[in-house]
Amino acid sequence: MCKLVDTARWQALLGDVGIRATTQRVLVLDVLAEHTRPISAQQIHAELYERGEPIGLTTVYRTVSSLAEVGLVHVFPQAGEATYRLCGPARHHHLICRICRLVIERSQEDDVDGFHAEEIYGICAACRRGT
Amino acid sequence: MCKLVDTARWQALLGDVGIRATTQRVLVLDVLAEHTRPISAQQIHAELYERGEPIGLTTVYRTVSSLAEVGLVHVFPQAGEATYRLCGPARHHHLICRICRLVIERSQEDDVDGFHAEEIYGICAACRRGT
DNA sequence: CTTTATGCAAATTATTTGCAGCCAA
DNA sequence: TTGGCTGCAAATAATTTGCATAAAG
Repeated sequence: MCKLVDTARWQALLGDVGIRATTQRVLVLDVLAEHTRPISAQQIHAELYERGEPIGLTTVYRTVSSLAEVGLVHVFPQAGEATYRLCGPARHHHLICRICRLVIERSQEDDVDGFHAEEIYGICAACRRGT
Repeated sequence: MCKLVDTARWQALLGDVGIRATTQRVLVLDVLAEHTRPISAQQIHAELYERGEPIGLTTVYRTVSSLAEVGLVHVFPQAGEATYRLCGPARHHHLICRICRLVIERSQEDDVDGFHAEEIYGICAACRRGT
């Protein structure tokens, strides 16, 4: 598990979904891949900056937007700022812990009284029992 | 079902939760009571304005914040802007339809694999079958 | 080459804060 | 009376847009 940017992998992925594989998009995907929890555009920008890979904040916003559009990332509209997370290709919905921000991807349907659940916010098992 | 401001009722309610029953808070509660779906602070402000009851936008923000703090309203952090809705006193969680914004209050627990659901976003039965 | 993406600066939009005056209890 | 509440103006903060330049296919 190296920490180098896996350029080829992201370029292929971007090609698959039909958008240009630019340097910036690869970098953003790389940062997203390092996180299991959703992160904000500002955070992506900051991490790339620290990494010595300057990128326009505007570009980060436009990139996560594009990535969301083609289904590679999921948007979590938080209070104050939106956060983003890489998404598996399979159809799924999410369980999001409001304490630790853990995201669980679930493939099976969760329905309650005819209501079709897509995003479930709550408290995960670990946080419930006190971490 | 009259449309006049039910001042006494809101004053009592505010007294119960231990905050001052000001003119503005009563007005905000009145607007909230007219809506079954969550509405934004800006919308509350606009409706009071049209109604000829000018109120500072700042006050609206501070009011919904206070009301949320004492448990009278629930905050739904949407993309872009937060929305607010009057809440019943009983312990409950919500099902929120992303299409029609319908909110269903549910008293019984909804848990999935040890995850405790508090807010469930998805599609309501009506919208699923095409309105 | 041609189209699409980038990035800076400026504009928008939602929300918060400072502070002086007002009002409910 | 008096501490909490209001509202204006100004400050923040996140996100978007215009436009000229750069890079991908």
